Amino acid sequence: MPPVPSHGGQGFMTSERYNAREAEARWQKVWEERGIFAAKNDDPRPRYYVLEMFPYPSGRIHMGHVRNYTMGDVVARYKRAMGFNVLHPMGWDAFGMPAENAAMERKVHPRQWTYDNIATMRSQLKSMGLSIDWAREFATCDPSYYKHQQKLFLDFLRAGLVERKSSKVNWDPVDQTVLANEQVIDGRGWRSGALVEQRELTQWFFKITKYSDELLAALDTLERWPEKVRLMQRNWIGRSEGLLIRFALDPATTPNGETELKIFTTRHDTLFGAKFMAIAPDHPLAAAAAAKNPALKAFIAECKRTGTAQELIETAEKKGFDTGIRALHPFDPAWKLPVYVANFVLMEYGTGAIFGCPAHDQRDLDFVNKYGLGNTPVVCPPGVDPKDFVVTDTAYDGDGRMINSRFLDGLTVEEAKEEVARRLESEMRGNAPVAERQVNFRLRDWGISRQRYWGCPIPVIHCEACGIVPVPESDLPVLLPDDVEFDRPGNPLDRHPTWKHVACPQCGRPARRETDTMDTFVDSSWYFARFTDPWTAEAPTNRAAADAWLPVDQYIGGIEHAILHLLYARFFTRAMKATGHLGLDEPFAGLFTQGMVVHETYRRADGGYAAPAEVKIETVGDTRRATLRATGEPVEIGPIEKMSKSKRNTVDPDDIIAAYGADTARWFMLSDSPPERDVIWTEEGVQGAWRFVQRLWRLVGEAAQIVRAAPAERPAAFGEAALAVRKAAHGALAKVSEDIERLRFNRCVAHIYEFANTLQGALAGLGGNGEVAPDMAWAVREAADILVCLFHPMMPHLAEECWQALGHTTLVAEAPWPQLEHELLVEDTIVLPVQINGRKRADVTVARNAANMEIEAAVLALDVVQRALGGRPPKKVIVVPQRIVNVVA
RNA sequence: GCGGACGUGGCGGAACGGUAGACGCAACGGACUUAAAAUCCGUUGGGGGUUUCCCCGUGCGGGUUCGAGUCCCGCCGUCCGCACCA
Repeated sequence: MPPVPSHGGQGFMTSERYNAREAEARWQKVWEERGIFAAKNDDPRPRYYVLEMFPYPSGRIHMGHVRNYTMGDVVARYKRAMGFNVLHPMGWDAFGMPAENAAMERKVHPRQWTYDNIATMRSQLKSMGLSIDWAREFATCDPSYYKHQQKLFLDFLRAGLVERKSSKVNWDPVDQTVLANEQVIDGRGWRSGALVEQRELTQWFFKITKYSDELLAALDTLERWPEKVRLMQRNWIGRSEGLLIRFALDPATTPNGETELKIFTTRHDTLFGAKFMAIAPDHPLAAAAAAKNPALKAFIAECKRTGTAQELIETAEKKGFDTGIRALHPFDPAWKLPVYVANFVLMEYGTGAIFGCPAHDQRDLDFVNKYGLGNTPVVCPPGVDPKDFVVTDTAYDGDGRMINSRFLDGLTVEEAKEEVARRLESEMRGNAPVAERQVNFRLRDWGISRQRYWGCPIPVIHCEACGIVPVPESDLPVLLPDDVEFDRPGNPLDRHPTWKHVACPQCGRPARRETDTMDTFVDSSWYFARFTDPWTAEAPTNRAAADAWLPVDQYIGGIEHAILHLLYARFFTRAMKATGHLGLDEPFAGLFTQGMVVHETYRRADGGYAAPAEVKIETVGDTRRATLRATGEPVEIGPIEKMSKSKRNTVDPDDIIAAYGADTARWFMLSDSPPERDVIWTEEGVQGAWRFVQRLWRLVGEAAQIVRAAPAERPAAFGEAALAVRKAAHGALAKVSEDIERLRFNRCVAHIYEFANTLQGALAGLGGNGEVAPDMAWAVREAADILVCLFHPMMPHLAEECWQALGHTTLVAEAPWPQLEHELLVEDTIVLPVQINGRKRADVTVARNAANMEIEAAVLALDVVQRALGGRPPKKVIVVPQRIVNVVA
């Protein structure tokens, strides 16, 4: 390891400005040469794995990245100082559509475009001074990564975790591609603008629903996850307990003599309030009935049309069509219920069929009110006389006692559910019980097929004779071909002249490759595991390394990934455990979701947006005015919004780093706003941060003068002034440590400001000329060292520069976190606020361990208290030890 | 519609049920300077007394408590997530 270079012995220059540009590049080089951020898998110290969500290589980093990676870096540097062997890696989520769009628009190959972007963004990230182990870097589009993903796919396939099935997709007929829901805007493709069709396509699925219950239950164990994210996942999984009931159909009324209809319900208690049955427009029974009924056929077609447009779904009226089919009530065969096709019943949930109880379900009530089917209340709210209880336009979905329900009358909702379930599950029709208890989930299997080029090829071969044949592992990876054209819509893999034609690995006859590639969410579902040993060539993971590093101790990223990415990664971890690649269930022990970076918007008179760099802001009194720099034309200051190209309110990290340095950008990203909330980027704020950088540099320079006179040995005693400096230093140390642990970076920033202010005041008090007493010099050295250590995780380059100025020959990046001396935080006397009737009126200074009686006596002796009492004894005196005294007059 | 979070000075925000407004930004006054920038020292929730004093104040209305920004109930507003889930 090369020695730490000294900066030409110029450590004590206080008059010079800190040159961030020059110093940052210099220290980055030192860190890199000494390789101090490389995590060693065989390091015996306790481990800490901190990970920020890896970026998509879109071209350039943005302020959101700066915020995200700064937070992770603070944690990484702090944990390193605390003696942990820290893993802090970086990689690239490199497959995906934008690369293909670029190929279409700019005739550049997706691979070229992607790796060029990675090169740019890597150098941008490096200019931030992040303490990343770059030796572990990889991109998900590297064959050396996706090879293992294909292996995982094959192992999942063998383990029964992969399935091929038909499902409805959004199909763009112009681009000839499948669209995700969010790519369908107002029923049209986001790129082509063509009306999107619903198509049935055979696709590959990961069977995430196999783990529905487990993924839900384990949320309770994720104590270091935000409650909000756990709740979102809980709702997404959407578990509901209910009853599957087989309703008998009157065969005389069914199109092909069908005899039963299966429905799922969670309100079987309300069975005696049933007024109708409803099935989804794409239910098989609906299709059968429509075959003989043109009007019904037209109605179903209409339902499917309104299917995609978001606006219409939201406002859609409940509509139905009577099929003429009649179902028999399970408790009374003489009671016939009409079967409707209804637009609000979803084929994807439950069985695609329901029974309608209008009195206790709002949708059902809207429906019967439209078709005049009436309602019968069967649950009576507490405290209401059943005789008086009627339902008109508002369904009652609360608790109560059963009424109008024959043998259920008088039971509670819960008891009635139990009774209905008990009776129907013991009653046999044909060879099966009439009903069975069932748990249903909203969660659906994860469709991973994408008809695109720039993704991980799905390693299977379709053979006429053998069917689906996995690609033999010795043939992995299935590489993407390089010679592809993007001049036409559709999947380039599918129309490639040779790529898909292969011999069947089983029978040797001509067969064809699967041309679908995997959803890019697959790529990001296991990258954190690969980072633990990215060099292992023979398997996706090295179990020893993965077991040692995982779970990730602290994962940091945007809230936008609260559901899909995190749920998929949780599923993947379980699937990898089931196939022997990992040994745990939950990949992320701690999760933190940071807020966005937002900025004011500026609108020109012509309605267009102006960029912050083009705008000059002036403040006159309390009003701010904005004008265009170029023309002086006034611009309107608009709302503060997420930085986006369309609003032109972005600030380029490169510009900021060039003008102020990475430390200033990092510091500002952490100041002011709590990390989970949005942070407003302002020019004034950045300048404030920059001024503080300069102030710290001057302050440390001043301290360095005194440090030279400090004795090596710790003095036996400290005078009052020196002790005050020590107390301030250790007070700041305690607070900053605690706040970094809890990721409250904005408070760390405030504590560091406060401590710097105190130290600055103390140094000013020394006058600068004469001799500084040894005890003070020693205290100043200790305080300056602590100060530099405290801001090091946030402003690492400045910290190295200051560390050297203070005479150290080591790197602060390798220095241990300062040792806290608790006894300095304990005062001999404390100042207690004194309240009279709950209002603060005075202070009283007492010994730290004064008895409550002594404190009470001291308080009652105070003039203000005497005056307030007016000679009467106090009603009560409350003494809260160490906190406050309240006198009730 | 359902679920959740939030609401504190001119602004971003601090505040285990215990001194509301830490810290920063902006603004204002002063020092230094030929001048400006930078820096340094003050002031800065509102109102009144005008020194060491009082009143009001955390979206609104109630409540619990010796004491509420914090806990409870009801409104109002903002933001986010899900969306006909049977």
